[in-house]
Amino acid sequence: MATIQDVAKLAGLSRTTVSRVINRHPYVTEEKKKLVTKAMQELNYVPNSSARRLRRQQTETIAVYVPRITNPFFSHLVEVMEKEAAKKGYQLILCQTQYKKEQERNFLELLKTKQVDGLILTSIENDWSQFEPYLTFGPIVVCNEYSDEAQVPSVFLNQIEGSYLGTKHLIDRGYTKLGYCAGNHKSSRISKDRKIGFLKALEDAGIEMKNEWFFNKAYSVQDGFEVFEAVIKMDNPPEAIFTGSDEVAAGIAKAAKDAGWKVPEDIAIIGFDNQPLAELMDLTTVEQPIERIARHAMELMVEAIKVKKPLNRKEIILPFQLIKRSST
Amino acid sequence: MATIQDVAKLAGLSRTTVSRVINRHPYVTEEKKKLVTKAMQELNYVPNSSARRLRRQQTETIAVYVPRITNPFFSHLVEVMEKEAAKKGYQLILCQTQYKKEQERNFLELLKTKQVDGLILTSIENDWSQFEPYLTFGPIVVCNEYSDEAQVPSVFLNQIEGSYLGTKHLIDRGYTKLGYCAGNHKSSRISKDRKIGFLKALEDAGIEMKNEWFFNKAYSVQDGFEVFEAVIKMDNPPEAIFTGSDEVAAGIAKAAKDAGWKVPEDIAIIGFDNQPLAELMDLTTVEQPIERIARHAMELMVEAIKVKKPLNRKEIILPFQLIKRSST
DNA sequence: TCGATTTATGAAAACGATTTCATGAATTCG
DNA sequence: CGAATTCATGAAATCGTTTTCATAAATCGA
Repeated sequence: MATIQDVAKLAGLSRTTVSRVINRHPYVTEEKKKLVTKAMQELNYVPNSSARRLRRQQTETIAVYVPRITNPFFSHLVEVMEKEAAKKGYQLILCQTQYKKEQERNFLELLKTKQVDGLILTSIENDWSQFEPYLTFGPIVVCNEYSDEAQVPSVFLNQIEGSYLGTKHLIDRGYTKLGYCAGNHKSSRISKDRKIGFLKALEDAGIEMKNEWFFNKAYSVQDGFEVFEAVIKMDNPPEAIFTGSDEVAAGIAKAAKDAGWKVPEDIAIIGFDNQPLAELMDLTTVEQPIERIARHAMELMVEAIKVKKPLNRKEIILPFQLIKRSST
Repeated sequence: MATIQDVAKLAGLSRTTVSRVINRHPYVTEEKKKLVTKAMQELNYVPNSSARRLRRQQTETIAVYVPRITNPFFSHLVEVMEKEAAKKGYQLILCQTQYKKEQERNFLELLKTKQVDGLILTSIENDWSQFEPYLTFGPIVVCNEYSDEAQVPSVFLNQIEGSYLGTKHLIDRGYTKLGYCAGNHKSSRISKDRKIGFLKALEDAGIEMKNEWFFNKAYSVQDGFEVFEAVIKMDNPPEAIFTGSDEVAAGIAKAAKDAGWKVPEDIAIIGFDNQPLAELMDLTTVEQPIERIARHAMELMVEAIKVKKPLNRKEIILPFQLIKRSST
């Protein structure tokens, strides 16, 4: 491999001048610039990025945390982020936390060991106090998920509004017996807020909720099947179900249809996210503006890297949109 | 940030010894080892990875090329690869080629500039001759896609067999008027082979194919809708359709059902991949063993990096499996 | 017991760039 | 026209490790 030294020698100039040409610094005559360019081509030279990283103390790389990339919500988010990053000259390192605290903490070393310039979190497993100390090593931007303590920019949606919007829609359609599938695990703020919004919509309409209409830990299509299994056994089943994800909604819808139930006549279902699968299954759903979230988050990150210090807390709240289809 | 020098000073030892402790070299007394460990903790020291990369001439990072991460086939592949890579101490850089030759070529610089130790290609846009010269910079492993010229290890499936398997199944079910949706774009070997397998199955059964039953450029659910639009207008429509992806199959199935057709009575459909959506839509499909592909490819890559020279051409061919559901 | 290994440590070179500093030539300005 | 800028270039320091080489002490073997 040719080094900058080789180029300098061939061009009959110093490393400094070659470096100047590479980095488009001023104060290099056209003549020498040509000499350098020619030498670079001749030697098939490319700057070694490890050396450059070391000297510059930056990596042009950003780590993106997702629980699992196969979740279409997150893969869409990552798709857009990678595109934006590439445009701005950054690369993405993919970190799958697998919904595990320890995994998430392990990846934090990337920032500490200067392998990346910053971290974008799309989900949060640990308490914010775990992240806090790492802010001295580089910027962190949160998106989708949010945390009250996090002193960093966050791009997210008001999930209370989102679930309120969806629930209100069910109520407006005349349903009064409403089931609820809680999506997220444990203590996620998202799932808490969604529940708040759901209950608020009920309260505003003066509707009561039965405990047995409440389902926990429903993420997947499979979980949707199981929810329906439970529903079908009830003496007094809900007329409509609010779900935290299109997968669950799709699972319920499919199981219902397989059992000979009609959607929405026998049971109405509303999803969340507006994934491709929602269109396929004709699901009414609450859409999250994934592209905007991803773009905003990436812009904030690149800005933070440029100014070379962590950005302050800042909330960017984007709106939901209700997509009406035939499942409600 | 503390450096190795600081640790050395605090421990009253040389950088060398500290480095030895970090890298678990032999010939360090327990006593000094403790001193070093203590100093490292006290200073909250972590080795700077840029420096280490420069000196070691390796990055512990692998680039994975996919067309788009939102394609469930590829996101599944990447999910498994990331997990395997993390286990072995490697990180993944995600490269989305967007099905574009130029994008793909751009990412090649990662290898040349020593930003990654190797490349795993899951799809190939350019001719192999474009990749060939980069082999001097590091190993390349191909999976899913394949190329006859590529002098590198490849993990793939015999797509001729795959489509033969699916088509044969349709024939065995008694269908004789078979439509075909070509998935991949342009000159992909995969799509060529799939077609060969399809035609071979017809030939072996002595069945004729009509030109109008042949559909090009069908990748998405939307494309599936359009295929059905065309089918419904035909005087002599096919009885069954072979598709190159579950998305297309799902699109056709949905459009057919929406139009009041029965699946499989009015039209049978077979998908490809066995994505979650195939189960949801009850699609018979040809399953590709994604996890095995991903794991094999990653193992080959890590091995190639370890031995520090490109591996020879080598074909690892994995088997398909037919998943029977109610769409055929 | 004496030479040959093995063990333990540190000084300095190397990895390949960028950046600071110094210096001289060319240009501008009052 | 002389002083102050601006332009153009290179030598050397620097980024933070790992690795080579040298050296000395401890252990081994016959």
